[in-house]
Amino acid sequence: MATAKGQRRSTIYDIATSTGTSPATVSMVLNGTWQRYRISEATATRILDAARTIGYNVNMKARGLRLARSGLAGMIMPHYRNRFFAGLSETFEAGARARGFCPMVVSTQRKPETEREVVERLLSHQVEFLFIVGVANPDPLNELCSAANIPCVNIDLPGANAPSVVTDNQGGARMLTDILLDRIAAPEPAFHFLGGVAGEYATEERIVGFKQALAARGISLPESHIHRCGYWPPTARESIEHLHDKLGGLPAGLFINSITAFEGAIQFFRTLPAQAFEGRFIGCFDWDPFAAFLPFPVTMLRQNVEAMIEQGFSYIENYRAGDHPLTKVPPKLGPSHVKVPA
Amino acid sequence: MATAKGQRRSTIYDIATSTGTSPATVSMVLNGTWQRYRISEATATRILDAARTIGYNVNMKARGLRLARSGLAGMIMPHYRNRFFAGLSETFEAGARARGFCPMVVSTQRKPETEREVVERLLSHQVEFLFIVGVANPDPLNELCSAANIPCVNIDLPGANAPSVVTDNQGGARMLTDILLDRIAAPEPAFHFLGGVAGEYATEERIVGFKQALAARGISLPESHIHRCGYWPPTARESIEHLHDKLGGLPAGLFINSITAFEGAIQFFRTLPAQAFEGRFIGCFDWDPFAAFLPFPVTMLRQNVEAMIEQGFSYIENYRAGDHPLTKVPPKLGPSHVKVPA
DNA sequence: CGGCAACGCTAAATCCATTTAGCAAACCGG
DNA sequence: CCGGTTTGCTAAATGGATTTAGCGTTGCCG
Repeated sequence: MATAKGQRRSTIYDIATSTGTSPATVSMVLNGTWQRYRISEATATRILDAARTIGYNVNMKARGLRLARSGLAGMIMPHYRNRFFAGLSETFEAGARARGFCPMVVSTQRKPETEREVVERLLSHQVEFLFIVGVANPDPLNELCSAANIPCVNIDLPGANAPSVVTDNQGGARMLTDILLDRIAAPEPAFHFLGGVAGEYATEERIVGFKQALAARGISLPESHIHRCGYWPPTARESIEHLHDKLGGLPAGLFINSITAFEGAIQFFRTLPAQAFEGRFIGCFDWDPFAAFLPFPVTMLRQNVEAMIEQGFSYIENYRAGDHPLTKVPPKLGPSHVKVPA
Repeated sequence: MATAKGQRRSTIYDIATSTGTSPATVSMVLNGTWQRYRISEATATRILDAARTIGYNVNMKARGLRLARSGLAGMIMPHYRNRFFAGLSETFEAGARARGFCPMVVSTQRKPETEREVVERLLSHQVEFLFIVGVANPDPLNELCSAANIPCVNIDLPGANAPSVVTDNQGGARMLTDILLDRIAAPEPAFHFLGGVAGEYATEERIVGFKQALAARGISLPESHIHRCGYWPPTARESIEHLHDKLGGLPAGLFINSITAFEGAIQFFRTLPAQAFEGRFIGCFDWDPFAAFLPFPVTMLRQNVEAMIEQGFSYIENYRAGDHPLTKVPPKLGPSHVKVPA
């Protein structure tokens, strides 16, 4: 095993020389197309053996250059620190590998400059398509891709300039709110919404769904019950603490807009005694295995990561420039949700 | 903006033609080396302008082929589903970008075949170095790298054939056990260790540290108190449930070997009443923001991801074939740990 | 006004794999 | 034994960027 001498990587020329054949023959044999070119089986095995003992490995740079196919599948995403994003990357990677690509996932920490830089980098490495995940304004990135003639899809946050796949935020929010409503005894309970960013697509959609579910039961919601306190845990903590002080306790129903806001809320919740949660029901539009096991009832929604990625691939595979559909994938109840006894 | 016509990506030849110069000149100008080659400023700006309006982007495949430098930095890791791994990728990516590389992180789900395949793929894309994270047996992968003449480091689990960076498992386990011991009143409390795989480096090291801390206080530990039940949550759950039934309650001190085992344990814990945790102390050799806020005292260790990655880069930068040092990075207490009042 | 240097740029080789066109030898039928 | 086919392989062009060697001009000095 090991390398030849240790300096340069071996090439098809090395194999050609060592087997007394030509680079063309070697290429055909290694690509498995040799039968079509009438290379004798003897030569083929000789070359294959040589390649194996020398530890040959194609140079994708050279191949990609020749074929104008890099074999690279690109994705950018904010970070990996929750199950939703982690699941999206892992599912994307598996899908890319299954389709013969090498996945290239890069996190950009929600910084627009980094997003731009990374997309440019990925394009210069000739990724064959790009998944853009959780980007607030994907338009400039979509623009970059179409300038480079590379198909792309937006995941999680939609854009007008590329096909997009998002969770059915309205429907999901309605479902989650209904579950909370089913559990609550009070005739017209106090309901609050926590987290998210004003004007952001997912936040506003979920608020619409939340309001719809309440309205269907004749509950109208004052604007003051909606707390778009962002995604940063400390501000979410502050926001819920403030609300608690004002109400003199937790609201009967609390809709938390993301796992990150929930992380902040938890920091406050743990300072409360157990009875503070009596008759209170909390729902979260995201899922985490630990958050699901807290000492008070939490209903969590799990976004359907697998379906979202599959839909993304399908958009890429049937790509038509100028056509920018939007798919909404319904979320599911988190695995820890226990049905209310009828 | 947008692309020229839409079909092929533009090249330095296009720019050369459109500006009435040669590809050589264009290359020099775009690389910023034109002053050294006495290109006039007028020509330079002309080319730069053309490049900007056409939306030119280097083809890293071609450049990489010529320069034998791909600009790619590779990493493989099991998955992104916990803060340790997520932190390792994000820190690696930031480090790679800061050094002018494009990071390429791929998850392999702890499957040896996938690990091998992915490493081969990354090598064929000519990554300039490779971080190998959390691989039980990195030897064949290190072998692959050295055959390709690519420097690599092992992170989290060490190997004899490449430099390695791991957490100081023994020291960390000792520290964590000491903290538990400080809190427990009973003179000779029942201590148990849960999780991990028999024979695995990190598991065995942590068990050594755990025993050392107990021995230092005169507590000797029967082998039956060590439960190497793997990392899969369901088996961990089963294991702790079984233990609870046998003891008629939780042990006074419980050392949980990983966040994954903890995830399993939690599923059982939530079925217990609050008083089941009285006088019990739990430590976990890993950190998670939600796990840190459970309704019983948990002390969590946070592995020093930043220091580990930095050390990895330093090994790569001072790479000498045949030299395989091992660095042990001390872990820190998780941010939620509250010091015992003196 | 001849000769040399400085100036501004270009031709061409190179990196490695792929693929088309085609060459030389063996073989076949008549 | 000749023309034609089949067999088995190779030469050479290609893709895009980099870089060395060098070419034609102009400017300057003596």
